[in-house]
Amino acid sequence: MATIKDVAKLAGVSISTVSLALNNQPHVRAETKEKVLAAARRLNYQPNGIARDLKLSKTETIGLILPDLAGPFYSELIRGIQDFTTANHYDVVAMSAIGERPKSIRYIQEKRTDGMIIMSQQIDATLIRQAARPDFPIVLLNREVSSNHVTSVMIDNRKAAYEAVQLMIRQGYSEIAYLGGPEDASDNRNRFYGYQASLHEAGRTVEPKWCLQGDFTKEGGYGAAKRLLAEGMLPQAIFAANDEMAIGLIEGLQQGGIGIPEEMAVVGFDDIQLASYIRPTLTTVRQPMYQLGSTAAKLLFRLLDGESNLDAVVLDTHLIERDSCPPKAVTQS
Amino acid sequence: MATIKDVAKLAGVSISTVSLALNNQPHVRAETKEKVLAAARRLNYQPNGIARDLKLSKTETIGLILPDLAGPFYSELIRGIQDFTTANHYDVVAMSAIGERPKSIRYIQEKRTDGMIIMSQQIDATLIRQAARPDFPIVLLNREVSSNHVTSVMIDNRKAAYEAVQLMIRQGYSEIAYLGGPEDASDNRNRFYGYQASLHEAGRTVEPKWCLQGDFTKEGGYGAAKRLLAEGMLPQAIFAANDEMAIGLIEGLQQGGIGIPEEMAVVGFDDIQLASYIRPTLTTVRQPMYQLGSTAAKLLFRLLDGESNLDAVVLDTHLIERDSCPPKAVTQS
DNA sequence: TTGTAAGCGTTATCAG
DNA sequence: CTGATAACGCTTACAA
Repeated sequence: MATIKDVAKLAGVSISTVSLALNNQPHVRAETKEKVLAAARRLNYQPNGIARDLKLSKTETIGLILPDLAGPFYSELIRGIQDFTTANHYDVVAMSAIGERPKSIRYIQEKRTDGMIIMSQQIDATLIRQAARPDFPIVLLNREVSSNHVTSVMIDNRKAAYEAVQLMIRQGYSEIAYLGGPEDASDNRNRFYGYQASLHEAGRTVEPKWCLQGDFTKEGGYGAAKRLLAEGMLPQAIFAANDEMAIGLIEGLQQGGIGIPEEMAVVGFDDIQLASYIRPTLTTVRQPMYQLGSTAAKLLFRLLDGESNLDAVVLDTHLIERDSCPPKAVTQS
Repeated sequence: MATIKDVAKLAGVSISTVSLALNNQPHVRAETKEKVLAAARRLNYQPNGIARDLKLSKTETIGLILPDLAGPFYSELIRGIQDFTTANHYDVVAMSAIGERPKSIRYIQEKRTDGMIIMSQQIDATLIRQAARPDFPIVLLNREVSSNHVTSVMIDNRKAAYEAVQLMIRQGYSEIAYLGGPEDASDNRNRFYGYQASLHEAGRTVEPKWCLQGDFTKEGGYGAAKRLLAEGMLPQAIFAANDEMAIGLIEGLQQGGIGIPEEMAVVGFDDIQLASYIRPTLTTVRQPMYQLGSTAAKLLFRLLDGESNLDAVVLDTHLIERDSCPPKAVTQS
């Protein structure tokens, strides 16, 4: 591969002149510049970005770590980030945090980007705290880690869940179950607290038998449905901590001959694309994904500009009422 | 940020010793190593990946360029790539090729990764040819560019479309329309050729009025439906060049009061997740996404190992029959 | 076993 | 306006 040296040699000038010419610095004679450009073209010269990054100690790219790098769920998020970063002449590279010890942590440890936006509970908080510095700020999505150069943008999971369950109560359901994600996921925990608060406010209590365990996957929801069916005891409604589980749950229940929503209402969380396609269409909580992304990018640039100790930003969610949680029909049971 | 120099100073050794110790090279006295490790820990030292990459002229990461970085469509593809690269201790970073002059081209020009897998028609062929070198091979997905260090993995779009339309004919439909993507997309072109071949074989001809123009988006399909409705002339069946358009089309038609599939059959292409959720469920062509990814990764590593002039690999597709293209009911029109 | 020094490909400072 | 030269942070012969 041709380097700046080769170009200099071919053009018969020094490498510094080549650098000046190629970077459109003033003070280069037009004639010289032309000579350099010609040489570069002839050699198919491409500057080595890595060397450049090392010299300048900046990459003009920001990293994005997602749990999975797939799913329409992230589409808007990425767009929100990209719209903002592109305007600042920055690139975005995405990597996923799948696997036991995600390889993506290499990227957060070794400063291969100028900063990071992380949406993943997998990555260790200590690691994040260690990696974050003035010249390598980190913005967390739906998660908090205290450090000067880390900030977060979140949705109010508790409030969102509270409102969702409130709707279920208002529609006339009693026996409302909670289908949760992994115990240690903070999203899950906060959604559970919201569920709990809503029940308490209505003078009810959380019953262990109505606390179902899932794992944020469709399969998890499906499994929960099967267990419910096997036990033969059904609640009147279920609030699932995410749409994927809600969908698996609905499919499992329907296969078991349970009519949704007549025999059981379901509410989800996230408003993924499928939510409006599954039958019945899913009542769910919409996260402002685009805004989540753009806010994160905005905060990251402020951090990059030297600000620190930024407060976390909390975004509002929006309850989307569809067909899976209609007013409860009065039946003569 | 602490550098290797700082660690050396604190540990009271030379920087080369630090490097040796940190990289678990033999020939370092245990005691010295301990001293170095302690110093590194105290300084919260993180090696600078960029400097390392520059020195070693390799990054152990491969880049992936996708049209959009979103959509469940790519989920399996990415997994296919990742499973393979992870086994080789490589990382994957993804970037999207959206926008007029995608910023991601910077990554392909400046050798910031050891190679690239590109799924995008947006990126200029000349650029690809210029960038590809023995130490920066490129694998193209569903696209071909002739160069020693570029190869492709593709599906046989023509054959897949041919088979899909053959099914439609077999089910008894005559008047079969084609809803295409952008004219210049080679996928689209080849799918059209397959459509054409299938019709010809059945002794029919392609009629201009049944060649609908879309753009691979749901909105495009929706628009086509509206135009069809406005004209008042409907074909018996439509083969859409991708699922998104097919779905938009179905929604548009249904809104116009047309029963699918009774009044019009539809077949799509891709088998995205939604295809099995939309009503009616969509008959479509499944691309072997995982295999597409893993094959691409495999080829890339062979290229990286010094092989060249690799033949393109063509993968088989699979027709998924669902409800949107049943045998045509005999009606007394 | 450890240190010295060269070099990866740039950019930037400073003379000339 | 152009050319030496140092430096970015690291790895690795080679020397000690």
